[in-house]
Amino acid sequence: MSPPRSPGALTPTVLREVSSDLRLACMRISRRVRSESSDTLAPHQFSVLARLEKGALTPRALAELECVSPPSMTRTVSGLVDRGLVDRTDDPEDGRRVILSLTADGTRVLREIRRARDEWMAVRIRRLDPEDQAVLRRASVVLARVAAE
Amino acid sequence: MSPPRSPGALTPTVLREVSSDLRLACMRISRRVRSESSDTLAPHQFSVLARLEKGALTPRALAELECVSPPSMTRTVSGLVDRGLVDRTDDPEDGRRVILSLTADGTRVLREIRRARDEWMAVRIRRLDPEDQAVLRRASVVLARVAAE
DNA sequence: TATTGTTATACTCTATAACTATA
DNA sequence: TATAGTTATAGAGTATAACAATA
Repeated sequence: MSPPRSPGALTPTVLREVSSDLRLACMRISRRVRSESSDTLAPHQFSVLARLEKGALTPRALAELECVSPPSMTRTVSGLVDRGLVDRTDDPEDGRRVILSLTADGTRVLREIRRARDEWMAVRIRRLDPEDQAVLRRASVVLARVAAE
Repeated sequence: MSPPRSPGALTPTVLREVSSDLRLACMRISRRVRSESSDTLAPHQFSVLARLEKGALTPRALAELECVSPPSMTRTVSGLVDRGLVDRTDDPEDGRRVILSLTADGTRVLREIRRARDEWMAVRIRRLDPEDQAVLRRASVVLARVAAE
């Protein structure tokens, strides 16, 4: 029995080919963006800052979100506090807890890294001819959906 | 003066939006492929195996290609040799040199990792409607070109 | 004397286990 | 007694400096 496939959908062979090409392209672009847009933060530091951007969190919550042990998070956060990118304050309602939040500098660093990364991509899309640009414009919507699932 | 832009090309505003969405989608997909396709190798190990797949290399050449110090490469290679994925033999023409190559097991591991990663992507593309699949089919060609530039 | 590869040593990020302070 | 966070310690990965063997 062959798998169900709506009329007009990719054949199994083409599906395999497209999946492989697309997967490889995403991973290569991702690697090049990271290595060529001169990030000032290590990946785990960037990731923590991005979490805090959506709202203040405790070290424990951050550790769970980032799939890392509490002691590792203590260390990562300490580095960010030392650099003035994260603020650490005691929870007034529970003396055991600590509340972590982004500083203005943290917000600025995050924005600058994103700007540089987006620029890397924009430079390359600007070089394409209008037809290819249109293809990527439509693909960006579909890929964003795939990435978010 | 505004930048040169061929007729039909994306406006600066749309270009920024598409670049940002596409860049983020690529990075998210890349991260999820790495974390959800249960790789049996660390990224630096996979990378070394993929280099050796194209042909045997010396430790020094590998270190340069991977932008890593020779002692680090010694360590990485030792781990792969211990796992039976890489073969280390003396160069018969130059007693100082060592020649590293993939074993049959190394080839098999590499192929299995790629298969699992491609499958992650294929599962998600299969779920899309035919129109979105067609968009990604065309985009895969353009993105592969961008990634390879 | 220059080059290849490895060993010695140190720094970072990760982890688990033990400890302190608070609920 | 349970929980939040940190400190103690150890295991990978990275690096630079020093060393052995060969050209």
